Amino acid sequence: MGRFLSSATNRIDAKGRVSVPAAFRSIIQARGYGELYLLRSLDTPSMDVGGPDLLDAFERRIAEEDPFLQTADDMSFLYYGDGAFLKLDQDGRITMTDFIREHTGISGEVAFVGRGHYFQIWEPKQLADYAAQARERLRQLKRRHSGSMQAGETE
Amino acid sequence: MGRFLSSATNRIDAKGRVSVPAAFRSIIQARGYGELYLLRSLDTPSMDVGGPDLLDAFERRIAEEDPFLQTADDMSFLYYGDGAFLKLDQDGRITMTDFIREHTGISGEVAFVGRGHYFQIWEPKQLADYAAQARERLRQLKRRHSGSMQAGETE
DNA sequence: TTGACGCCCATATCAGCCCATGGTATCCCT
DNA sequence: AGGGATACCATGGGCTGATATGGGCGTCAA
Repeated sequence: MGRFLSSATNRIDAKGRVSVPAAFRSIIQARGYGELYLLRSLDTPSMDVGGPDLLDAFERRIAEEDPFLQTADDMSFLYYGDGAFLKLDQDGRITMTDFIREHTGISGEVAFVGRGHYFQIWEPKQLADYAAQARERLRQLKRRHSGSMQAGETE
Repeated sequence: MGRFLSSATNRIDAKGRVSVPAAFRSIIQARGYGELYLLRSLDTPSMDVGGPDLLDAFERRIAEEDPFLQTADDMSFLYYGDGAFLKLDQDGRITMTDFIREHTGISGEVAFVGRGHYFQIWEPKQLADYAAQARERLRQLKRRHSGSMQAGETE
């Protein structure tokens, strides 16, 4: 089954709309997602967007937490409280609400990033920064494993 | 099964296209790759290009990690977000997107380098520099091991 | 009334499809 | 072995449909 993969940044028009990349749209359709769920990412200034299975994933994650700790309650609160439905207009665009803008810092352009079974929405510069950090972390990790792992030698 | 071997440098045309070397194309076809998976290399200014099995390998690798830890998240972030699908046009060419150019510095010409079950894309000059460094590293290593290296292991 | 939103249409750019050309290596025939 | 024909390959360019983006207009609700 097709995965959300690759990234692209599109421009917001005067009415606050952005085109969802065509590649993503076709995956949305192929997976039969009638409507999309949009959530604040828990630890980055981005939004997670996906189908119903995105909810399942978050519930699994919450279940991992000890139900007697505050964390689980916080997660569930944020998750369900801040979630929203998202619908594409008939040209495949979505509207950037204030809710999205506040959490992400998005103003003029939107970066879409595939994450496999879901995708994310970022402010382009924040994305670049975060990507650089993530790359650095993996590079460190690789070095710690004595540099034996090359791209394509993953097994 | 055929391996990606040897290297070649081709020119980018006015529309941003480059021919994938015929030798590589025939391997792509022999392996039945409908589309290619392309990833920004972690520590060199190059792209890794392989078939869907390359992506499968990455997914297996991600699955080994604890899904709630940072490492797993970083991996999926880079393998999906820093990757893209690539398809050959029917003349066996690919388009050099900004996504590729930014990471590699490619502008006018592209160097293709076979790496066994995948191949790489480089800016020719960067490749030359990197190759020189790699040779130097091997030479050092050889000296340290006092001549235990056999002919043909250098390039 | 005013502003947000959905629906529709216009357009420029780009990616993909098809065909043409020139160069080079290979094969074949004499 | 010479020489020409042939096949393959990298490259260039025209054309067309898809995609991202911009804008008009009516509707509904505050």
